[in-house]
Amino acid sequence: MTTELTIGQLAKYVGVNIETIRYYERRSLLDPTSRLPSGYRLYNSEAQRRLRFIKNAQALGFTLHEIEELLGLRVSSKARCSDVQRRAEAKLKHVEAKLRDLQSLARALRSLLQDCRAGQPTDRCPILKAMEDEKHEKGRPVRKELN
Amino acid sequence: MTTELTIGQLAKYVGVNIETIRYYERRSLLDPTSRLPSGYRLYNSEAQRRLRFIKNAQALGFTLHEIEELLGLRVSSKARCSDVQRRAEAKLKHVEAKLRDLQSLARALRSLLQDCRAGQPTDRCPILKAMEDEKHEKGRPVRKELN
DNA sequence: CTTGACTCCGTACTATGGTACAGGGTGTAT
DNA sequence: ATACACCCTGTACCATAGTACGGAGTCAAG
Repeated sequence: MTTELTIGQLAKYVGVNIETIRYYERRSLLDPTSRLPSGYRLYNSEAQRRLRFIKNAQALGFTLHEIEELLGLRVSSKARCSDVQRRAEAKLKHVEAKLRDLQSLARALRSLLQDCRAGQPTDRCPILKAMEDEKHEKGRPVRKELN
Repeated sequence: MTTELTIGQLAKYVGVNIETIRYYERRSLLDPTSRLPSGYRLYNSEAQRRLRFIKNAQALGFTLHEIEELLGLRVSSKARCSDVQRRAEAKLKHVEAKLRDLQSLARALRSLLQDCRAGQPTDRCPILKAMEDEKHEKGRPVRKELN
């Protein structure tokens, strides 16, 4: 029983629209494992995991383009290993930055809940306080009276 | 020196397009602190932090609608506290789930780098392995021969 | 008192990530 | 052999999140 699913079964199983699967195929993100003589697409469990990965990664804020890159990361030959390594390191930095941000957001929510349970009114938005870093700064506040 | 920035200064400072700031205003996400008699928008540091928060949260996969909800969470009166609490708890669960996923993605990337540095070609994609959970499952693999 | 950079508002356009048909073929059960 | 649910390709449409643009007003400096 080598569970090969048709596109409709895969869609139902993973919880996405059939058209989305075809769309990912157009984007070269998810090819069917094989085709019946009729042209019907068939997907094995590897494809199922790949599709789930795509949906997970999306929920974490990765674009389909980035997901393509993530999925392309693998060590195929020693020759291009340094290249894979460089990209993996970049992705890891990216992911770690997201982790830090999510952690401070989680802290903010927990402290909000704390205040809430204590019946402690917090008037200025407590969520904002959590993420006061300047990481996205692109310049200095030049303040030269409009010009 | 109460650093009040014009829209262009704010845009440059935070690193977003001017039009994006006006768009957020249309979406009621970010109002100017005040206006000059001419109608020019002015933004204080609170607004700057709010804008940065929006960009951060977006990178974490929150939609503008969800960000609106996050920013709206605050304990204003004991009366509706249970409501705030409920929503904050839901958001926290959501954030914690994201954290778990990101952590397993980070683990996957680190193990990929490990293999890479060891010159160990890994043929099956280790990124995929990291996120094999069934969380997005919506049904059983019914497998009833096309019907 | 003009120039140049900035801003205003309104509307239109774009990119990404899907979704929805239309028109036709397939698979199997009855 | 006909029904019915499923699949095919192709193209059109949609929502979200911007981005660009036109025509006009504003500000400070020279």
